[in-house]
Amino acid sequence: MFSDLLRGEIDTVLSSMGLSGVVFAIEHPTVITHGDFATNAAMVAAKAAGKNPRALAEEIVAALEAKKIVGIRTISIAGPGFINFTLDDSVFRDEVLRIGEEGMHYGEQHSWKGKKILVEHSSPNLFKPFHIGHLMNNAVGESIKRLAEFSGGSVTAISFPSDISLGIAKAVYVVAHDGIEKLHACTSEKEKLAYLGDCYVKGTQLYEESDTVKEEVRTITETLFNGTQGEILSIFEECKRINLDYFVSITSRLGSHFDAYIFESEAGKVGEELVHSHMDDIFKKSEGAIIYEGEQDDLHTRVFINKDGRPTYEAKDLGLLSLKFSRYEPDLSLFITDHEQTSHFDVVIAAAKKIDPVWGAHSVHRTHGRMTFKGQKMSSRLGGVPLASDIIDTLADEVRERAQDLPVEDVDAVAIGAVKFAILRAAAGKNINFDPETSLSFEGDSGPYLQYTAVRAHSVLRKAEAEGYTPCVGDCTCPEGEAALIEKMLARFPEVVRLAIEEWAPHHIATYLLETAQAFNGWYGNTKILDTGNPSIRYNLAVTKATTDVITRGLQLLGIAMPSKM
RNA sequence: GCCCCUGUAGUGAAGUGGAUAUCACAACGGUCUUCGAAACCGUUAUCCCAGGUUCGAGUCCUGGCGGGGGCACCA
Repeated sequence: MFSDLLRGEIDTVLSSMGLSGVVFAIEHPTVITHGDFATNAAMVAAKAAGKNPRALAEEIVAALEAKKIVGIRTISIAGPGFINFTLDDSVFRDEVLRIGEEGMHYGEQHSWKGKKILVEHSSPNLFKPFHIGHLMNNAVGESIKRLAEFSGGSVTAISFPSDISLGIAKAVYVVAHDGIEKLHACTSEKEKLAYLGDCYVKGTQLYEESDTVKEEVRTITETLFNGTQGEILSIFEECKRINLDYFVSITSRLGSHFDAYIFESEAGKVGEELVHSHMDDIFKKSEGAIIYEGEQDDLHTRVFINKDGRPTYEAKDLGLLSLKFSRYEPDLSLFITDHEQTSHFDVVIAAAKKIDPVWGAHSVHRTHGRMTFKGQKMSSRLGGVPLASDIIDTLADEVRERAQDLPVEDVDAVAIGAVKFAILRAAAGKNINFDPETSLSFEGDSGPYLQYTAVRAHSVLRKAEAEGYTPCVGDCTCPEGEAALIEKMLARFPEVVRLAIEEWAPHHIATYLLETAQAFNGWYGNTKILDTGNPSIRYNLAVTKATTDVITRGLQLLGIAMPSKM
């Protein structure tokens, strides 16, 4: 990356002036006429040097100019002491050609090369419908997983399905009470899922209303936790199977694949044992329960084993952590949940560190916000929460209206691209106000906008090829004038990817892709690419090709597929 | 009450301590007999308040005010 080269050169110059260890920035000026790169090095170092920033800047510039760095056209000083660099157009043009050569590999990083990365995301409650909240987790999680792969790491994706809880026992109670025949009478998978969803809601209601139900649910909970063979367990297993199959099908429709599952039931057992084996040093009894006193870490107390002797979510997550590290020995363990669980995990990690410091040191928690609906927080227990499949289907209908006769996979690519992009374009961790009218747009800052840009560019390339013109490789006749914004934007892809990986923040990619698509569309608007009289026609095709490559790769990193047409 | 997150055009969002704060939607006005108008070009409008640190603050610190979340046996 040119910015790294520049950083190295500036560093050397500063050191030679006796100013080593200066932390300076290299950035793209907001106004492109200022140059391609700018540094604040002179301003930052001014104090230590005992000089005024502009005077120091002049010395630095003189030293840099003496080096005659290849690729730099002009160096200038501006404002309070910025040093601006304008690059030779050839730098950008070489980069465009490099993209042509590297294609989907362009921008690949090596920061985690040779390291094992474990990513856990999209963990469902197997007895609750897969709703819009899961969609958010999946969008963020899948993108982080792909960023991890692009960082050079060897990645394992897992999910942590919840298959044991009081809520599940309530649902099983209703299924058993209705009779398993009712489930079997459902003719389609969809019907079965809807029925099981209803059971979950109904179970919660009945449990609140009646003491006898409470008693029966209690027995069922016992059975499930102990794994006692019998009718209840087989009903449970069947329901779990149906829900898990659905989870696999919906997440694969969304573009996710999981290498393995760790179920809450197994994590619960492991966690329970861990807590019991660290009773005196880490955990303690209190009011019949077993707790971890988070106050010692400036956190708060959490219950790990409840007074019935069963592991709570805390112990389950502790067990999960233990299983993750014993099975996969990751150098980095990323997990994604919604942000309401932040303080829960702070406590779990604090306790886990005392068992094994590596568990804490190698774990990174990334969060996403909640979907709010007209300002109201959505809860699946209250019903009325949009299901993931409903949202996708509604959008798919709209896609079909805009473009008839699209293959199913293209319809899905656009519909799912719209939802995922709406989620990923904002920094994760903040709530997203979901307004069906505007949130899932096909225009403006949207997934389909990016897809459209690439598809249209691709269509130009096809037409050019039919007329015997292909993007040039290596030996090119480049245009006379200055490099266009699009050419400059393309070259930024690697640094954006690096930032996204450093922060595990997909939205940097999203923002960049929008800017790049805008730059391309602006260029497209006033450039006749297929101008056979233009000597640089094949270079212009290379720019077009590089744009489709970068957008396609960027969308892939966001977990969004590219339709063949739209 | 304590702790964490958060406050940027009418709306939804970007913005590694830097120069003239960016993008979209909405509104208004243009551009398809021409490589795909899900596009392009143009106009209007913004950093919650008060202190502080700094050569420089939307960004860091302190204190308010508003929003969200967490705080003992749900996940």
